[in-house]
Amino acid sequence: MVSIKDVAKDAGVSPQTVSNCINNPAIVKPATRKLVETSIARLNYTPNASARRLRTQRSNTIGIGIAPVSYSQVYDRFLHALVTEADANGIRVILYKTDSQQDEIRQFDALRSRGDVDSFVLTDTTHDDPRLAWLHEHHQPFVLFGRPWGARIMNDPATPWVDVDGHYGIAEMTQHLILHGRKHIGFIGWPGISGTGMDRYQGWRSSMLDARMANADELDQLYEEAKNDILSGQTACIELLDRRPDIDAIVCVSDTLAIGAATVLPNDTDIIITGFDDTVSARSMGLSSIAQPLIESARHIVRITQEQLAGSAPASAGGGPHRPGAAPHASTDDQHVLLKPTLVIR
Amino acid sequence: MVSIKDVAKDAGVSPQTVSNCINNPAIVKPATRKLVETSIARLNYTPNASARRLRTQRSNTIGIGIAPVSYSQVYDRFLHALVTEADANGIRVILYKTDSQQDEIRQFDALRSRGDVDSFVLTDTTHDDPRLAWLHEHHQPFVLFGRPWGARIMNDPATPWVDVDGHYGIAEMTQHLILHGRKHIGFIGWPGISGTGMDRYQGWRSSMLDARMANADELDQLYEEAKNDILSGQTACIELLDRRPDIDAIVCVSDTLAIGAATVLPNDTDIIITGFDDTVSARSMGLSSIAQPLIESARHIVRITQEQLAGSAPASAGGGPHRPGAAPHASTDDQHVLLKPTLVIR
DNA sequence: CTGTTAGCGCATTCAG
DNA sequence: CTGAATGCGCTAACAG
Repeated sequence: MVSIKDVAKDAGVSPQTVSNCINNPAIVKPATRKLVETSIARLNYTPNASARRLRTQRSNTIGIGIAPVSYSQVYDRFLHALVTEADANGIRVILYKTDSQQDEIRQFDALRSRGDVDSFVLTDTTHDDPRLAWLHEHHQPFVLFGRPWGARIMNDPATPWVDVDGHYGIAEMTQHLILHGRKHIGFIGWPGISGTGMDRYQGWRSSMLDARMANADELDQLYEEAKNDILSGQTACIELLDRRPDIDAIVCVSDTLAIGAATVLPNDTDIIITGFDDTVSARSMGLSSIAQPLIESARHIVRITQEQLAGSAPASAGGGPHRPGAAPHASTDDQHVLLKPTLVIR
Repeated sequence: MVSIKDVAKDAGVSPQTVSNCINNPAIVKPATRKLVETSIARLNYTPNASARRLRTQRSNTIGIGIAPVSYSQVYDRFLHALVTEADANGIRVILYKTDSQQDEIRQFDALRSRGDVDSFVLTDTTHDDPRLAWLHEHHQPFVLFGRPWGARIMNDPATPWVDVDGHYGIAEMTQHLILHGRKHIGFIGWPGISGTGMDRYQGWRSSMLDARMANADELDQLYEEAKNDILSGQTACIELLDRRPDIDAIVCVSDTLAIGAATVLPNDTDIIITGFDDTVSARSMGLSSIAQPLIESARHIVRITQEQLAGSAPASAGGGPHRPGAAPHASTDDQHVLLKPTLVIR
C-alpha cells in the first residue's frame, strides 16, 4: 500500500503538501502541484479511505436497505442509478438488510454508531413510520425515496424526500388515450390504501371526470382491484371486460398487472393495455408504459445528501417561504422533489 | 460519539482492557470483563469501524456490483441473502456499479486502493473474463457466484466459486414430468452458448435420452430457443405446439419464458409448463418451478471470504486430492461449491 | 492478567 | 506557500 508519505518522498516535498494538493489544490504553487500530481500518478496513489474518515469524522457513505422480496420491479434499477450518482460524487453506498421496520432501525443504529454511514436512503415509508421517528430522534440525516404518505410531515423540511408523480403519469396516459379516441377506459389498481396506489388511481379518475368520459357511477364499473401479480391482473381484466364489454382501453397501476391483463385479451381485440414502470417485460409485449426518472431521482437524493453533509440543517434554503396551500404533487422545493415520469407509447 | 476511552474511564480500567474484552475476551479476568461489559452497555458504546480498519488494515467489507439492467429476476433476492449472511458475520457489503467489465475493473481498482474492500463477489463470468485476469494479477481475493464457464480455471483453487446446479434442477424437473406420465416434453432455452443456458439444456436433453423418451432427431423438434422475455416465450411456445401438437409438457429455462408459454396455451389444455427461479409471477400463475438456494449460496460465499481474510490462500485444504475426471457438476470442494436447487411443484 | 507505549494514514492546526 | 507537530480511535506489541 502506497501512502501519502511515499508520494511526499517521491516528489521531494512534505506529506502535508501532498495532502493539500488533494484536498485544497488552490493553496499550493502550480509548479510543486504539478510535481506532486506526477508522483501520485506514477505511484498510483489513492488516499486511504479509513484514515481519511477517521480524521474527518465523515464517512462519505450512504446506507440503503434491501428487503427480502423486492418492493417493485425497478428497485435494482434504482440501486444502480443511486450507486452511479453516488460514485460520481465520491460517495460510497453500503447495503444493509431490512427484514422489517424494526430490523431496519437496528441497522440504522449499528451503522450509525460504528461511523460507517453518514446518511440513509429509505423507501416504502408507511403511515406513522417508526423509522422516521427514530431518525428524527437521533438527528440522523436521511432522504426518502417516495413521499411519506398520510403524514403531516410531507412538507417538513426535516423530512426530505424525492418522488415520482404517479398521479401525473397516469393522468397523462389516460389523457393520451382519450385524445386518441378511447371512450371507455378502465383502470386496474391495487387494493388497500397505499399512498402510491391511491395517487395513481386519482390520476385516472380525475382525468376521466375532467373529460366527462364517465360519471362517478360509471367510474366504479370501470375500476377493478388486483394484487400485484400476473394472475390477479388476468382475473381483474376478465372481470372488467365481463362487466363492461364496451371497454376499449385499460390503464394499469403496474406493468405486472398490465401483462396479466394483456395476456387474457381476445385475439382479435384492439383494446389497449398500459402499464407503469417500463419494464423489460412490458417492452417485449409492446405495451405502452410510464417510465420513472430513476437517474434524476438518484441525482436529487445524492444532492440532498451532499447538502446535509456540507452544512448543518440547510432547512428551506433556496425556495423562499413555504406555500402550505399548494397541492402536494405540485409543490417542489430543495428538500422535496416531485419528478414527472414520461410516457412510453408503443 | 463515545470512544473506548470513555468506556475505560467509566469502568476504571485502561483502554486496552476494553479492547481486549471486545476482541479477545478469553484473556481478561471474568470479573473485570463483566465490569467492562456493563459500562459498554450503559454508554451504548460501539467501536469506530474506521479506526479499527485503519489499525488492522482490514476492512471486513465485501464489494458487489450492480448492473444497469438486472442479470436475472433473482438478483435482488441474492443481494438480500448476501447482505444477511455478511451481517451475521460482522461483514459489511458495499455496492458499486458495473456498466461493463472494464468499468467493473475500474471499480475494483478504486475500492481496493482506497482500502474500502477486502474481497469482491462477481457474477456473470464470461469466457476469458478480463475481470478474473485483473483480480489474479493484483492478488485480489474474490468469489464468483456462478461458475467460470468455458475456462480451464473451473477447478483452479485460486478461482473460488459458488453455483447452483442448473443441469440437476432441470433434469429433476424433466424426470418428475416423465414419472407423472408426460411423454412429449418440450424445452424452451436461451439462444447462444451461455454456460448456464447450455447446462440447463443438457439437463433436459440427457434426462430425455436416458428415459428413451425421444431420439436425437425428435429432441431437435422438441426444442425451441427464445430471448429471455415474455413475448419470446409466447412465440416459442406457439412454434413448438405448431410443430409438435402432441407435446404435453414444456420445460422452460426461466420463469419469464414459462410465463410467456403459459399465457398462449389453449384454454382447455392440460399441457404443463415449468419455469426456473420460483419468482412471484410463476407462483401466482401456479407454475411449477425450480428454486435456487440463495441463502445457502450466500452462506458459502461469506464463508470462503472469511477464509480468505483469515489465512493466506487455504487452497484445497479439506477436500483431499483433486479429482480432475469428475464431472463439473458433481465435484465439490471447499473452494468450489455446487448446490442443488429444489423443485417447487404446483 | 493489566497498563503503557506506539503507530495505522490522514488532515488540521500552527510556525516559518 | 511549505514543513513540523498533533491526534482522530483503535489494537499489537511489550512491560509491569
